[in-house]
Formats: sequence, C-alpha cells, structure tokens
Amino acid sequence: MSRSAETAAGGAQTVHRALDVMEAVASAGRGMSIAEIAALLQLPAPTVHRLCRALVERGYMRQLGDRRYTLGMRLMPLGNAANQLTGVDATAVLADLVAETGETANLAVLAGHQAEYVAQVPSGYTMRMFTEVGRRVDLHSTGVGKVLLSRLPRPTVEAIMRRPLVARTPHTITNATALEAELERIREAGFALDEQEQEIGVRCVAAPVGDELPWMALSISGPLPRMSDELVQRAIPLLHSGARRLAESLLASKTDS
Amino acid sequence: MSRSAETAAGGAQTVHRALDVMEAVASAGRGMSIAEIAALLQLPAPTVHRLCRALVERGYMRQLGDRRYTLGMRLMPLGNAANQLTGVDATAVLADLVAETGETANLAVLAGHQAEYVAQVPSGYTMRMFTEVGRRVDLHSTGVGKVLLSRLPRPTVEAIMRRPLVARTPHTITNATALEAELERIREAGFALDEQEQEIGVRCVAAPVGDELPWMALSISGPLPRMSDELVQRAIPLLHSGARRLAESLLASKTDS
DNA sequence: TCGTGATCTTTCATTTAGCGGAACGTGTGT
DNA sequence: ACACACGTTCCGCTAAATGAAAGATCACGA
Repeated sequence: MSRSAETAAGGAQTVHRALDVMEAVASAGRGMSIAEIAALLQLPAPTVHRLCRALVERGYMRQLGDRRYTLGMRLMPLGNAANQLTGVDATAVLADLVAETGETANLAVLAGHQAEYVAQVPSGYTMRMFTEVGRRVDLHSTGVGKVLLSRLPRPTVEAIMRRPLVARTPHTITNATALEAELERIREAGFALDEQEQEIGVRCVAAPVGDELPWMALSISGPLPRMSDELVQRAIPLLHSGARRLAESLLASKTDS
Repeated sequence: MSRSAETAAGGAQTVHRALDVMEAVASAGRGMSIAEIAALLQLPAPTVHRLCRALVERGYMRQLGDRRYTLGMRLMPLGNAANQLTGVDATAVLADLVAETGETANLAVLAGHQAEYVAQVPSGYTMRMFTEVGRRVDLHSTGVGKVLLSRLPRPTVEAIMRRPLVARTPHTITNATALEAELERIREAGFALDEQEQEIGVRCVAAPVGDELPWMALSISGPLPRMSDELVQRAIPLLHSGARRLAESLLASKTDS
C-alpha cells in the first residue's frame, strides 16, 4: 500500500490505536497489563505504553499499584455529556415506536462483548419489560445482541463464540453452529427475534440502526402473550423506518438538528 | 524546542489533539463547527477536520446536518464502564466507613439527570439499606443526589428543576425554591442529609468526593432509629476524610489495587 | 536476602503517518 | 447568478510516531 493511499484513508492511526487501547480495558472490565493489551491488539509493548501514558495524563485511564491500567475519571462526565446531547434524538424515535406498537422500545449499543441499553421508552402497560438504562446483556441471548453480533467482523464473532454461550433460559442458543446459522438468518432478514432466550415469557424483535452504526441496535419487547406474530410482523417495518430516522438523525446528513 | 525533547514528552501529540477536540465539544454542550473548534484550539482547520473524522468513525462524535459536530454515543458505555471500575476500587474506603459507623456505605455518580450507585458495602445489620449497584435514583430526593446537584452548574440545576420534583415520600422537597435553599445549605455545610425524603424510615448523610470529581458522592445510610444525630455528627468528618482518600486514590497516577 | 525471569519503561535511529497550505467543493444569503 | 464563508480534500514534506534494544522494576522461589 502506497503512502498516499494510507494518508487518504484517514491520517489518524494513532487516534484509532489510543481508542482501541481504551476500549480494550473497558471491555475487560478490570485492570489490564501492558502485555495483555499488547497481545490483544497485536501492538508492540512500547507503543501500548506510550498510548497508555497519554491516556493517563488526560485522565482517561489510570494506573494501579500493580502496574496494570484501568479506566480513569475523565470518561464519566463525557459519558454524561454524550447522554445529554444525544438522548433527545433517540427518545423521539423510541416514543414513536411505543405509540405505534404499544410495547417498550429500547436502544442498545455494543459495549465490549455485551450490549448495553442506552435509552428506553417504556410502554404504558404495567406488565412490561423493565430494564435500566446502563444495563448490559449478553449478545447471543438477546435480540439487540444478535443484531450487533451479526454485524461484527468474523474474527470478533469467533472470539465471542469461543466463550461459553451461557444459557439464560432453556431457549437460549448455546451452540456455536446454531448461533452462526441464526446470525446468517438475521443478516438475510434484516431483523432478529429473541424468543424467550434471555428471559422466560419475554419476546423481542430488534433491528440494526444503520450501516455506519454497526454498534447500535433498536428493539421493542414485551410479554409473550402480547407480542403476537401479527405484532412482530407489523413492528418490523416500523423498526426499520425508526432505525432509518435515528441513523439519519444521528448522522444527520439531511435532517435538521 | 528541539525534536528530541518533544519526543521525550510523549510521542502522542495526535492523541492529545483528538481528546482536546472531543473535550471542546463536550464543554460547549452543543454542536460546534470546524472553524469554532479550530479557533478555540489554535489548530488549522484540516487538522481539526481529520481528527473529527476519526472520532466520528469510532462513534465518539457525530456530525449534524449543518456540518457541525457533537458528541457521539460511543462515550456512554465507556462512561458506564469507568463508573463500574471506579466502584470496585472504592470498596476499601467504603468498608472503612462501615467499620467506623456501623452503617451501609455507598458511592454514587452522576448519570444524566440522576444519581447511580456504583458501589456499596453493606452494614452487618439485617435491617439495612439494600440498593443494587447500578440503580439510579432522583437527585432531588437523595443525599448523594443533592450533593451532586449542589455542584452542578446553575443552568443545569435550573433545567433539572424545571422538571417535576417527584415526591418519593411526604418529606421529599418538591418546591424549587426550597430545594435551592437546601443546595445552598449543602454548599455551606459540605454535606447533605436525606431525612426520609427518598424512603420512609431511612436516613442518609452524604458528602462530595473532591473538587476535581464533582460528579461523585459518598454516603452512609441506615434506618432512622439507628441514624441518630450523634452518629450523623460523627459520620461527617469520616465521610470527608474517606472522600479525600478516595479522590487522592482515583486521581493519583498509581494506586494500590 | 539474593538471584532470576518476566514485564514494564525508556532511549533513539529510522520510518511513516500526520501535518497544513493551497485548491476545490458546499452552503447560505443577497 | 454571484459572492463569501467555511468545510473538505489533496499531496509534498517533515515532525511525530514507531518499535527494537537496553535498562529498570517487580514478584517469586530458594
């Protein structure tokens, strides 16, 4: 690859590497050593060390007494600021989905090897899905998680599948071959179902949010008796159009802010 | 400045610049144009543009319809990850508070317009406060929440007060003027009390964690009969010293793990 | 306590990725 | 349509990043 082509691709390799380091530590959910990070990211130790040092200087990471590195304080207010600046855009889309389907609408993003709910508008029913914003769930056993998984690069998917696929219920897909087939179906169909795989009595239908946002997924969920096949079929195009609106809003190529 | 001195300073100029960009947008609390960011940071527009593009690719920022840039959703799960990892490290301080006061100790952080419990060490009593780590509570009706609220910038406080101040119990402060007076008292006194405002029969005393960490608060809580005035008075300096130790620990470049 | 191996941290010659001025493209107002 | 302000892209150049090697530190076992 020629140098000019590399430059045209972005001129920000160092930034990407620093963010990779930070995300690795966030994914691990514990302090990580330089050697661990270096092995995971396939980077030389001095490079990782330099990036860690920069992130420590800025408060994004901090170093523990045993020389491992963990996340720093600076990320907390930034997370809150992002929530305030973007939450409004998502809430309108979620509220419309609730109005159209009657069920709870959720927005989830990839967080390491899990999905994390970042926004939710609850249905008006008292018997409804209750999930706190901020909660993390497995990828393989939830609708949003399977959508996210279906869009990850193959090596990442394989790494996740090498972990035990924990059975949350008797319906959970715990076999890698079966899960891979499910992911293929999801890619074909453009949506995923959670058929009591995460929680008995709960059904969920989820859709991806946009090609440019492979780490984001939208869903509605509710109790099995209410989440009929008719509702699911009706919900799918609504999810797709909601997802489109949300992606447009977030990417804002044509939408007013 | 010679090149070798510059290199010795870190070899991460690009990382620092990217973080500067992101922090500028976070501080502004609204979309910013390339020209604005460039002027603020004294960088050329193409440099800012390249950095913005990298941050957009990773989801840390997004671009609006009028070409301005704002924060992206990728920061939300990272902020939550930092919350959780901090909670783990706070456990020693919390355990000391429990040993000294006999009551449940909690660490909470600002999460949007709520407080989220990120760590807790329970008292040895069977009748004690039980709150799941990860749970979110209102700011206006909890000790930790009022501490956090007392340290937010005035426009944010006003925005929060424009929402209904929900009465969790008959003791909850639901009047904005009264709440403002309470926040002023908290700023003066350096601690907050929750006098059955969040839950009948529960009393709580909370303190801020450090000037540099205004999104964080520490508290002890317990049932009214045990949370005597004498205990509260005794607990306040313990909370302050615990808070100081915690802040030092979190802000230090190396901490015991 | 000492020795050793593992790992982290620093140094610096080399490479290349990032830089920024200039040119081009886009959006807005008249 | 035109002018102006600003965003975005291009590309030659060099400042910044890189990573192998050396030095420093840590943890563990004898």
